[in-house]
Amino acid sequence: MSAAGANKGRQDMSKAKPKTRDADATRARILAAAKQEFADYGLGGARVDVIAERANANKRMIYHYFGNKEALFRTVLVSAYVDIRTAEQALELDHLSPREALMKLVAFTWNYYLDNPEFLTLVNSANLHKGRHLQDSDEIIQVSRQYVGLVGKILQRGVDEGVFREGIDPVQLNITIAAIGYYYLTNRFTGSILFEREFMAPDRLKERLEFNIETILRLVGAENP
Amino acid sequence: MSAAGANKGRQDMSKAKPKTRDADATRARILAAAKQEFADYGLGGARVDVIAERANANKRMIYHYFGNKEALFRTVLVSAYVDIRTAEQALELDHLSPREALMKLVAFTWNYYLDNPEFLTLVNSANLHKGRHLQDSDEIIQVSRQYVGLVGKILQRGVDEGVFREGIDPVQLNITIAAIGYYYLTNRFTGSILFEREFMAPDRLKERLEFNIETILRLVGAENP
DNA sequence: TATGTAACGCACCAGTTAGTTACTTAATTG
DNA sequence: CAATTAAGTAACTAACTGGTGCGTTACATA
Repeated sequence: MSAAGANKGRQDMSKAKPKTRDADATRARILAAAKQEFADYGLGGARVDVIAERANANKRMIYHYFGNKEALFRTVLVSAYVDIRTAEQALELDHLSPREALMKLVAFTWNYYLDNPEFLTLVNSANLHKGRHLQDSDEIIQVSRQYVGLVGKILQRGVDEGVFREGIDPVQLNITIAAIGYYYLTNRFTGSILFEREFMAPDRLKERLEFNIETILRLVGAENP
Repeated sequence: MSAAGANKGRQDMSKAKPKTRDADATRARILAAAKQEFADYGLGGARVDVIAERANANKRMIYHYFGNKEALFRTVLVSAYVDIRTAEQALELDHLSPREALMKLVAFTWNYYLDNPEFLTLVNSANLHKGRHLQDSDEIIQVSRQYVGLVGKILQRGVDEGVFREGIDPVQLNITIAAIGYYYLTNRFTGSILFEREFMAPDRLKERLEFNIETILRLVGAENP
C-alpha cells in the first residue's frame, strides 16, 4: 500500500529508484517530485509525505538534502526561474529582424507557459507568500538582468532601424509580454466558466497567441501585418 | 487568550460583536473575515479557527451558516466576482467617447485591483483548484455576460465612429485589459525582486497605468495621444 | 409567563502533518 | 578486509486541523 498505492490519485513519475545508491539521482527525483506537488497544490497544500512517495524516496531524504519544506520550495522556485531564463537565452534572436525577434519572443513565452504550466502556479504560490522565498537569491537577479537585456537589445535595434518607436521601457514591455500570456493561462479555469468558452481548445489557443502578437507589435509601433 | 489574543499576527477587523444576537451581522462578519483569511493564505492555508477568531464569532457558527470550509470559500468567491462586476456596471461609460470610455475602464480595472488586492489572490486560489468552486453558479455567468456586453458596446461605438478598427473580439480585449493590470499586481513581490524596482511605489504605479492605457489604445487602433 | 426556535459556545475527536529518532545497509578508503 | 562514511528506511511524536456533539441563552409569540 505504501509503495504501489497511489495517494489521492497522485502518481509517481516513471523514474524508478535505481538498484544502487545514487545521491544525485535521489536528489533530482525529490526536486522533480516537489516541483510537481507544489505546482499542483501550492506551498500550503503540498504534502511532504506525498513528495517522498512521488519521488520514490524516503521522507527522511528530503530533510537530509533540503532541510525543510520551505527550503525545498525555495530550491524548486529558483530552479524554475533559472530554467525559463536559460531557455530564453538559447533563443538566438540576434540574426532576426527586430520585428521577427519580438514575435518569436512572444510566441516562445506563450509556448513555455503552455508546456510548463507548473511554472505559473509556482510563481503564484511564491507571490501568495509575498516573494519571501526568492529573497537573497543572487542567481535569480543575475539571470533576470540578462532577460531584460535581451528585450532591451531587440527594442534598441528596432528603434535604430526606425521600425519601433522610441522611449519604451524594456521592463514594462517585458511585463506586458508575460502578462498577456500568463493571465490567460493561469486563469484558464475561471476564464472558461466566466466567458463561456473553452480556453484550452487548440483553435482558441492559436487565436490568443495571434492576438498577443498583434498586441505587442502595435504597442512597439511596428506597422501592421 | 481566546478573544483578545492575536493568532499568528492576524488581527480581527474592528467589527466588535454586538451585545444582542444578530444573525445577519454574524454571517456578514464571518464572510468578511473569511475573505481576508482566504486572500491572505489561500484555500489550503486558511484556518477555520482563525476565520472564527477574526470574525469575532464561534467556529460552530461558520458550519451553521456555510456548511463547511469549501462552501464558505465558494460563497466568498462568488461574492467577490459579483462585487467587481457590480462596480463596473455602475461606471456610466455611455456618455463618454469610445476612446475615453475605454481609458476609464482600463483605469477602473487597475484601481479596483489596487484597492481590492484580495480579489487577486482569491482568483488565483480558485484557479489553483481548477475553478471547481465557480461551477454551477448561474449568478456568475449572468454578471459576466453583462461585463462582456459592456466592452462590446464600447468597441462597437468606436468602430461606428471610425476611431477603432473592426474585427476585435470583445472577450480577447477584456482578457487583455485585465491581464496587463492583474499580472503586474499579483506578481508584485517576485516582480520587485526580479526587476530590481519597487513595483508599489506611487510613481511606478502611475507609470504602469499609463503604459497600460497606451497598450490598449494602440491595440484598438485609436490614434495616439 | 410558558413555550418553541434559532443563535451561540465549549470541549472534544479522529485524522493529518512537518519534522525526528534510532537503526540498517551500501559504498569508499587506508 | 576492517573501519568509516554516507544513503536509505520505518516507526514515532507533538502540534495541528476540519468538523461535531451537546448543552445553553436570547428572543419572538401566544
